Amino acid sequence: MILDLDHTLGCGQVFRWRKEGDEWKGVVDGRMVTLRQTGERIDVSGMSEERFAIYFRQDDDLKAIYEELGGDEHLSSYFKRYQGLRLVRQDPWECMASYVLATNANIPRIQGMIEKVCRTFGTEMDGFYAFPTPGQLLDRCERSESCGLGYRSKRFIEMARLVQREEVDFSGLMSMGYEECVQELVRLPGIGPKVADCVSVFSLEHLEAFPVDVRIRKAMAELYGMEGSYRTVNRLSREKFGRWAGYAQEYIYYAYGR
DNA sequence: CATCAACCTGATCA
DNA sequence: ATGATCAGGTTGA
Repeated sequence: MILDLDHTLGCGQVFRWRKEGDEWKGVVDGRMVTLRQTGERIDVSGMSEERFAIYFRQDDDLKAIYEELGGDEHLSSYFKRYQGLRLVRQDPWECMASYVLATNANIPRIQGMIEKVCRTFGTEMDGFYAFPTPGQLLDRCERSESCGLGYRSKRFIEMARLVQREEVDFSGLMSMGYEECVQELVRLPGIGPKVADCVSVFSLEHLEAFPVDVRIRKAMAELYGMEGSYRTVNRLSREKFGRWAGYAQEYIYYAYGR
C-alpha cells in the first residue's frame, strides 16, 4: 500500500523520527529502526515487516479514505500533493507523555524537551536514546529538573506514576467509543481536550478524533469559516469529516504548516 | 457550558 | 543585541 515516509514522519504527528541523509531513524518497541524509501520501495531494518505494517497503519485503505473525503475541494488538493501521508500507530504511553510535554510550546522546543528526557532517562543504543519507560522515569525523577520542562514536569511525572500503577487502561480506552475515551482521558493530569484528541487518534484507534490546535483553528476558520470554542470547532469538524476526521486533520495540519 | 488569567521557558519577532 | 511576544494547552476560578 502507498506510503510516503517523508510526509508521514515529517508531518508533525511524531516527534522523534529524524532524517539523516536519505535514512529515517527512530525507535520502535525499544529497538532502533532505520528506513530508506526509494520511490515505492521501502527498505526496513530493525523491525519485522509485520510490525512495520502495523506501525504504519497499512490496514487503513488510503484510497477509500481519499474517495470518501475527496469531495472536499481543499482535501482533494492536499491528497494529491501529499499522497501517501498516513497516520501512525504510536505507543500509547509515549504518545500520551509526549503530548503532555507538548502543551503550549513550539515544535523546536517540544523536540528539545523530549530529546532531553530521552537522554536523561531512556536506554541508549548507538548514540540514540529510547523514550523512557514510566519506571525509568520514576527511578530518578528528580533529574527531570534539568530537562527544562517547566510546569509540564509535574504532570509528566504524575502521568508516569498512574501508568506504572496500571491506573490507565489503554486497551480499555481503545475498545470504548471515542467520546467516552476523551471523557476518561481529560481526567488525567496534563490532559485537556486537545491532548485527549491527539492521544485518541495517534495511539488509541479513534480515527474520528480531530485535535484542534492554534494552527488547525486558523486553518478551519480560513478554509471553512469555522470559529468558536474548542468544542465547537472539534464537533463541526467531526461532523464534516466523519469517521476519518483524524486523517483530514493531519493533511490540513501538514498543508497549513508549509 | 463559556471565559480568562496564570503558567515555565526556549524560540522567534521587532 | 535585547526586551516583548509567541508557542501543537491545561488548570482553576
